[in-house]
Amino acid sequence: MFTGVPIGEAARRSGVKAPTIRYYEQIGLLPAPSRLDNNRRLYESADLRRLAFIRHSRELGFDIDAIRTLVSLQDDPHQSCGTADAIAKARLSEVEQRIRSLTALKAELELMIEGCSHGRIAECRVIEVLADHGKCEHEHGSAT
Amino acid sequence: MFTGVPIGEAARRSGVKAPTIRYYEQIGLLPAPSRLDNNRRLYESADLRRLAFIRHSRELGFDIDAIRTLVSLQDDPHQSCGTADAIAKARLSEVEQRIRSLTALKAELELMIEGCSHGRIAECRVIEVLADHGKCEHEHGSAT
DNA sequence: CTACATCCTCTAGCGACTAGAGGAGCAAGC
DNA sequence: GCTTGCTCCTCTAGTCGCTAGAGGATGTAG
Repeated sequence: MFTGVPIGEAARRSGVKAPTIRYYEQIGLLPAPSRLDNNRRLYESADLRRLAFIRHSRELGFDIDAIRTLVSLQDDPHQSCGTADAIAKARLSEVEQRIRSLTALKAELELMIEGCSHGRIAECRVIEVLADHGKCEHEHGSAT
Repeated sequence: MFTGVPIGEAARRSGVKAPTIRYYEQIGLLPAPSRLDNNRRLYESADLRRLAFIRHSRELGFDIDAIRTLVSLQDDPHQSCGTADAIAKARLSEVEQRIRSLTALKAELELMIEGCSHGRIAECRVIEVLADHGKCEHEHGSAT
């Protein structure tokens, strides 16, 4: 029978670091697990499943608020799929938007770098383009 | 003759918000401009040019540290282009990496959403995939 | 008995801003 | 002169999702 694991082992199994697990507990994303007599946390398999769920959601870039909703949905299997679907779709369009803007960025950076004649700063295309937005083709949105 | 503009006008012209301009001054990215008798900042055209440079650099996703280096290069036109080139290339490969990982993410989100039969949570593909990483094809790196 | 690992709590820091409090100064209209 | 409304000033604290570190208790192996 499964009796639970301490936080370090939970971290190893889930791929979420121990301080992060405590942080999730603190913000109420992960329910507080039971404790041993010595005050140490003891994670049962349900906790580990939720942790895996959270981790995968974070990897897909859902923010904590979205994950809060998603886990609460998971806990209530009779509800309609609509909300989960909507959250996923919203995330997808964020990602698509990000890809579009990064692709434009990439093109611009490439132009900058190609144009660089590896001479002095005075005639450096990189610096020149940075100084004068007019010298690049596109508008750009938020970066990163 | 050009006598300078107050911060609000500088914000309008550069597209950088006034509090952000003050912030750049505070962290030493933008030199402190002269002040009027009433203690208000007065931006000359050189300040505005630097501000535009910073803004464009931020739009391209360079971090503050990189921009610090880039502006100092701009101030010294005899230096070699190498450093600027290297910074731009590093940024380019970051962007490329980001695009790759976001593209993988997009594929995974699409699979999730496609598979959703719009029924109950109990048989929702979205929730199911989140709960079990094994159900998706790829590894994923850092999200966002 | 002594290392050493693991755990605990608590606070502060990251990057790049953004928001808000609380107040001063100035122009225009009455 | 007085009020309204705009811009400006400084300062502090909050955002997000952690991460790092201090300082201490407990557990295990040799």
